[in-house]
Amino acid sequence: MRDVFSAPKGVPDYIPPTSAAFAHVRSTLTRAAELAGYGYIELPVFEDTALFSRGVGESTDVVTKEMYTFLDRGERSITLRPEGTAGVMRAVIEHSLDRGSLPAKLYYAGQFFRAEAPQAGRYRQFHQVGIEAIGIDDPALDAEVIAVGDAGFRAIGLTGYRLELTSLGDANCRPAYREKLQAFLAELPLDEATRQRAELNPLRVLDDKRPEVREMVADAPLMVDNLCDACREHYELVKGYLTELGVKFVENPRMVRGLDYYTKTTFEFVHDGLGAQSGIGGGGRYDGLMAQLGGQELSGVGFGLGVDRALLAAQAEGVLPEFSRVDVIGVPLGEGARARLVAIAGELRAEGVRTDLVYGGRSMKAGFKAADKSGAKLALVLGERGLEAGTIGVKTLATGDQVDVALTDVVSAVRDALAQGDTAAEAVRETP
RNA sequence: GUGGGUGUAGCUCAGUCGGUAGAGCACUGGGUUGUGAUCCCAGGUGUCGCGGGUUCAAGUCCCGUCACUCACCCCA
Repeated sequence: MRDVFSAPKGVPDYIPPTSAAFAHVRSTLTRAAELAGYGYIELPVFEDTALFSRGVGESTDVVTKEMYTFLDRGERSITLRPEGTAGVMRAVIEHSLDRGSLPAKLYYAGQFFRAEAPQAGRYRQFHQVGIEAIGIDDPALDAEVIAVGDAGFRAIGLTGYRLELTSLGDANCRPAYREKLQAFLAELPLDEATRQRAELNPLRVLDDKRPEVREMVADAPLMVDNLCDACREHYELVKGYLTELGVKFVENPRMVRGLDYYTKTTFEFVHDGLGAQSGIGGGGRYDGLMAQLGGQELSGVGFGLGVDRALLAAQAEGVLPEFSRVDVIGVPLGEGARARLVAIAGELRAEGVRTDLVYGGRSMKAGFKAADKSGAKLALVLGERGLEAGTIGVKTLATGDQVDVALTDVVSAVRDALAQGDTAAEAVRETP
């Protein structure tokens, strides 16, 4: 094998036809956000390093060992964004969106970067669609955010996932619980690494996957049993609204998120068809984040959904439609016909019909083979005879049926033929 | 960072007891000059991941190394 370049470690390429499925998944998720009134925000993929270390949390794995950080030419420390919320908060504060009508509802889509060891469903560059609702502390908004994520996954066709829900408390009740949990963990014969984690973030020990650790913490105090009255009421209301919305959930009081800013409502969408990396999306409320980044004391709630993993889940469930890249392909038989078909292709494209041609001086057989493989629904067949008679063959490739129409009527004939039958063409047309 | 697995054609892989490589798919052309999917014929491609060792001889055995992959940790 020759010495060729390959993509950086852990970075996926999406090429046809998978790329069409990827784009479909992404646009389906953003569509769910738009349906709930979220406005698009386009943000840089790199930011001041301090934005993430302060926003995401110094104690998180993301900040301590997974960030792509470098000095730019002005010796400024820059980091490729490892998540989306901190950047949205920065933009909201910078552009004073928090001074406008609230809640500010925003969605984003794009790539994120974490320098982890790659494995199934875990990439160093991955894609998320996220939404944030900022400025109003209303449990109905928590429920809305969760419902938007759920609706997005449903719209893709996914059914094999579950929504896990819990509350992490807030500045009133979490510190006391944290001490209680730390006291409990201090009594256990934990290994050194786990002991350090208990110091830094004791909650994280609760969802350790190792059986011996699970057993040790089976009787550990849980946050949900130690919520203050306000948090408890908030949590109960969120659950009530979710039921109103018809969104099914299971409570998982041991769930922990990898980012430090979460408070109160916290949730995760978990899919079983993916291997070890089973989270296809997650989020929650983050009431202290804005102030921590220098803004007002405003609350927020949001999620990040994994586009790559949602795609894997959709493939695992077999719910993706077939994507074709063209509707019509011209098959020229001879040079004069080629010139005419080039012109017709231009007309069809101008009418919004996806059109390709068979290029190169290929044999007729090769031409039809290429037409077949293009995925087009119709082939336009033109040769010397047609040019003389003023007609062109419109062939339905799936059946082999072919009719001659006047060259002057070809555009409307193609439209009529495409309009007949399948709705799959509609789904295909929405992809970028 | 820590473990396991795998590296042979574009892809999926076979390759016995060491004797300088094969199949299927895919691709291209043809099967009487105007019709594709089946069928038939023909065609091309390999630093056998890389480096070293043993041997008359290494894809095959030994050592090292790199890459990919799965899992732990963590997370989308």
